[in-house]
Amino acid sequence: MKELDPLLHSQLRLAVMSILMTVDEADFVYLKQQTAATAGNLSVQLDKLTAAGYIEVEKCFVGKKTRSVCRVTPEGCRAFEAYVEALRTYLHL
Amino acid sequence: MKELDPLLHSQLRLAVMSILMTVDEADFVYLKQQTAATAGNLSVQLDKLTAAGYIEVEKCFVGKKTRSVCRVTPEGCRAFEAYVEALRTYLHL
DNA sequence: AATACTTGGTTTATATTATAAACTGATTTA
DNA sequence: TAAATCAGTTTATAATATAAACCAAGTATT
Repeated sequence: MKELDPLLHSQLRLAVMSILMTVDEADFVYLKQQTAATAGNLSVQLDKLTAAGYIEVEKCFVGKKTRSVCRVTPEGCRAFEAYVEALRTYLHL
Repeated sequence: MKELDPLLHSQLRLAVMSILMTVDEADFVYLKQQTAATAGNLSVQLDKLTAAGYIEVEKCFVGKKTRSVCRVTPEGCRAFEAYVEALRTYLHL
């Protein structure tokens, strides 16, 4: 049976990717409130997605506050779509 | 965000449930070959699904060999459908 | 101006999970 | 009768997810 990409088969990472697929960019705070994740968990999962090359995170300042803006990379986009396809075969959808 | 039932959000358990949803009964050997899982892993995951009440396993003899036949329970069926629905909202399908 | 509190995170420790390896007990085959 | 094989189970380990604790900078409070 075809593997489900383990990087995406994780509740929080999937939620994040799914948001980023529809939105073209989103910051840490937004992702945190949308997913209701803790900051620590979100931070870790964003790191993993970044390490995999599925997203990129740009840290900038807005006024005097830091802001981490995330967007999905082309590779992440492909991976997401492949994951959804694989899931379909698992679920017979 | 709505939770993805962690009992189903597991590659192997999901594959098993998905097979059982379409087939009304399947034995250990069949599930093993369809999923390409190791026997140990399959055994553990069947236990968890059983403990959750999502499947039931009947052990019988066929000739002199043991046979474990699995089928999904009504509760398991409901859980599976709820999971699929939850996933749809994650993936915006 | 010192103190406490919030914001936007990161690090680290822990609990849970998945998985394979090792094992068991019965059966067939050489 | 010894060696494979079958149908699983148990157990040890590796990987994962998650929250708690922490940090640095800014903001409000007394």
